[in-house]
Amino acid sequence: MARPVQAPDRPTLEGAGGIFSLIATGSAVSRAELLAASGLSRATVTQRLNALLASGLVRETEETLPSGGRPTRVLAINATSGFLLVANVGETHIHLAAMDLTPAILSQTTLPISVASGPDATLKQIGEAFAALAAGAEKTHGFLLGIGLSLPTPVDFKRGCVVGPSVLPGWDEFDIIGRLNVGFSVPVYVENDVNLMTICEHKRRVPTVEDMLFVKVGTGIGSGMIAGGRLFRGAQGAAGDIGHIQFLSDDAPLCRCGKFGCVEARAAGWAIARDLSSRGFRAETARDVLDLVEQRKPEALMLLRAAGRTVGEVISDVVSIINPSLIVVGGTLARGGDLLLSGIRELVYQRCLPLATRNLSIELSTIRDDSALYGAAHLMLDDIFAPTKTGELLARYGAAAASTHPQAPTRATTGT
Amino acid sequence: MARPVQAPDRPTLEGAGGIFSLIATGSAVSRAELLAASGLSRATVTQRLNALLASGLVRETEETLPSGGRPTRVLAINATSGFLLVANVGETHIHLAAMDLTPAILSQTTLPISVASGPDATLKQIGEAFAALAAGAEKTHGFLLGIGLSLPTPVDFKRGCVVGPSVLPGWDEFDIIGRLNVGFSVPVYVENDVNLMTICEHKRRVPTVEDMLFVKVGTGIGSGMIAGGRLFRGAQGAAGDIGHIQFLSDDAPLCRCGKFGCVEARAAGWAIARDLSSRGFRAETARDVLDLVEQRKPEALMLLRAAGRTVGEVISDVVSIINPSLIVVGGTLARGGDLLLSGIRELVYQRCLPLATRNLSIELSTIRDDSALYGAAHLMLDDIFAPTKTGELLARYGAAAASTHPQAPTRATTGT
DNA sequence: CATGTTATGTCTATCTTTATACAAAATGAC
DNA sequence: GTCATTTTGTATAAAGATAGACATAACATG
Repeated sequence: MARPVQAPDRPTLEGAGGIFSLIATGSAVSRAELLAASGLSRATVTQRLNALLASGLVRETEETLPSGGRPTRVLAINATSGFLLVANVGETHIHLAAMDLTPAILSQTTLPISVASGPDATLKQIGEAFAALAAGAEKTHGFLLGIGLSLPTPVDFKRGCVVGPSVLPGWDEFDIIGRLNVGFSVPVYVENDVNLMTICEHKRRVPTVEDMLFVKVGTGIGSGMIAGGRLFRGAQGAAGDIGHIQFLSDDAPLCRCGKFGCVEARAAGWAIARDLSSRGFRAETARDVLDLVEQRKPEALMLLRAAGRTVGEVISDVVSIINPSLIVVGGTLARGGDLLLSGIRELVYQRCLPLATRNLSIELSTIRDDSALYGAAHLMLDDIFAPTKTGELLARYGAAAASTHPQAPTRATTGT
Repeated sequence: MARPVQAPDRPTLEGAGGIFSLIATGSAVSRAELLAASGLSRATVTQRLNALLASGLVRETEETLPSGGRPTRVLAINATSGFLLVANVGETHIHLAAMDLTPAILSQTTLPISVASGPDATLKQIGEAFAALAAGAEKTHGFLLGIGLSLPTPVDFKRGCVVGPSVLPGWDEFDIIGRLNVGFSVPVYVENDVNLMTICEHKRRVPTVEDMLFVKVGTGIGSGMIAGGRLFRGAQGAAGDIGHIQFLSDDAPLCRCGKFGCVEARAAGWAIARDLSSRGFRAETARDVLDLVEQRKPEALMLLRAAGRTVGEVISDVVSIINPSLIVVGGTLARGGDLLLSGIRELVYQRCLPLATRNLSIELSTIRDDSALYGAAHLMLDDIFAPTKTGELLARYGAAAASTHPQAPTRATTGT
């Protein structure tokens, strides 16, 4: 009955997933908290934590929290024990980065994109840039743990593909995961950019808020929702698509979607640029509009404020429907200061029932160009470090740790 | 070190919560499925299941599922091992029932309600009626497990109280749970009636649908949402409040909320009744409108169809925002056949992007007057039988079972 | 009625986890 | 410096859970 006993003295990583997940998600920062949060016994927690510390995945920070007695030693995921590759595909450029587990950007590149070149060529470009970034990151940050792709279109997150026609011709239903897995054998996550900005906003600024709405007002208009603390995607991943809600009127302008009176056609960057152009200004994108606003041109200020009221009209509908406790307004036009915001506030407080606005705050985003990248990283880390999934992850690290010993070669345990 | 060993031969219910929950929620119907779903070993499952069977909480049905070999014995919660008390407070009547764990109605009563009498008097009435129902149910159905209250107003489910002014004067912030706990020491659940109808519709008809919308078109208009398989309540429990979304126009009618142009003021039962009255018909409630529709009065038919288009306008907004895969239309006016539905469909398919309507179906509710009661029962059972909560429940049953033996008295292990 | 097939109960040695107690460590308050 | 206080590690016996083999049960099929 001699079974091949494997390294009986080395503590095993098996079963440490729960502990690891608690640390990774920030649910527990100290051993004492781990005890309480995991429900396991002191001895078990100590044993598993030691395995994690030995593997290098978790480290003890220098930071301590005063507690009246012996201070708490703060535990944290070792940010250098792995890295992620993320890419944000925009309409003109692709922003790529390698990120550690903080998450923070380790290195980044920008590629020009020819929208017309289609998914296959574009993903090839991305794959090559990823390979270069990975080569640098691997030297100091161990394994590649996942790949994230941010796209400016509706995405079916579960299947990992674009759904419906969009600004990216040829991407509809294209097998992105399959294409990227050719070069990398790690999980690939694909998500809509506004959803990722929503996650970034939520995770980094107001992680305790349960129900919030993020509205992006840029060249186009879109939104993302956190419902019950989690991103809400809807049946096809099209939830939050508020840009093409219609308000009919006699002068309803034609939208780029082919309908009349959409919110976008009234208040998006391209619509304001259109109106400014007809008044003799030179404007095409949201950026141009913002420039004119910053020059304090009265027409631009007026149109931005009016756009705020239009967006406020839709947002008031959204507030009635999902009853958030926080609305964050971001995107290029949100940098125009409080003009957009005041228009939004005006309509929301006018239209919604007091119950819904009683505890509602409406704020400007702390804008960052790379919020989609951070959002993607958070999304990935949450999934990679989910309690049910840490098993295979730790198996990989365990295998790697073993291979540093003069032992059997390792093999990835993940399927497909 | 002699510790008081308690009945070493009798299997313990401790730890059986997970098993019980799997059976109660229908996640596993046989021993084989329990094995797979729980991840526990065969011996452990057998032991715990035996404890549950011995306690009478779970029973083996006569039903078997063919499997090619020895057929699967189907397990089920013993519907007679406990009961619930539920009450649906309407604007004119209160419908009360004792329900078993199927859930099915065991016995029921109806009380008239004087809206003006306030929460204290009304809850006293309800408490007395509950006591009578409980007396009957206790003879055959063991313990009372929980109390559910359905109210026609926005409710903060977590705190268990009405929020905001409503058709029930004096109920705002009233401590309902505290009041009902005077007579009964079981968990009390308070929820909005439309949310409960949504749960009923979801659980009984389409339990696998992840994202759906239920719209009630009766004397008023409201909606409930299932997002990611769970009821979505929003920050204050006011999610789904679509009745007072405004559509401005020159002839915007005055709403009972004080604003102009609300959906309710255009399409609710009371609004149609108002329009019919001005055309010489005698109508006041949704019921009256339905009568005229069933008499095929052209004016009533026309107005109902127009109402459908108005409701369709809001619903199209909701579809853009939350992207459900199913919309169920219920309420009194939904009994008017396809008239309302066709108006809704017309607008939704006209207004929404193809992506959102591609897999969307819009159906009539299988109407039942008591769907709020059933919804309340499902809501309660899901919570009472949640894996984390079955521990104390089983402790109670264990105590009851022990006290029937001539043994040492048992003591509840739960705190407070 | 024999056979194949799947479901279910039970046994045993082995491994995990727990409870509990005790000891050591690291700080602030005095 | 001493003391109270809280965090953290470890040792021990007892309880709990597992794997995996085996036996039995209950049906469909031919």
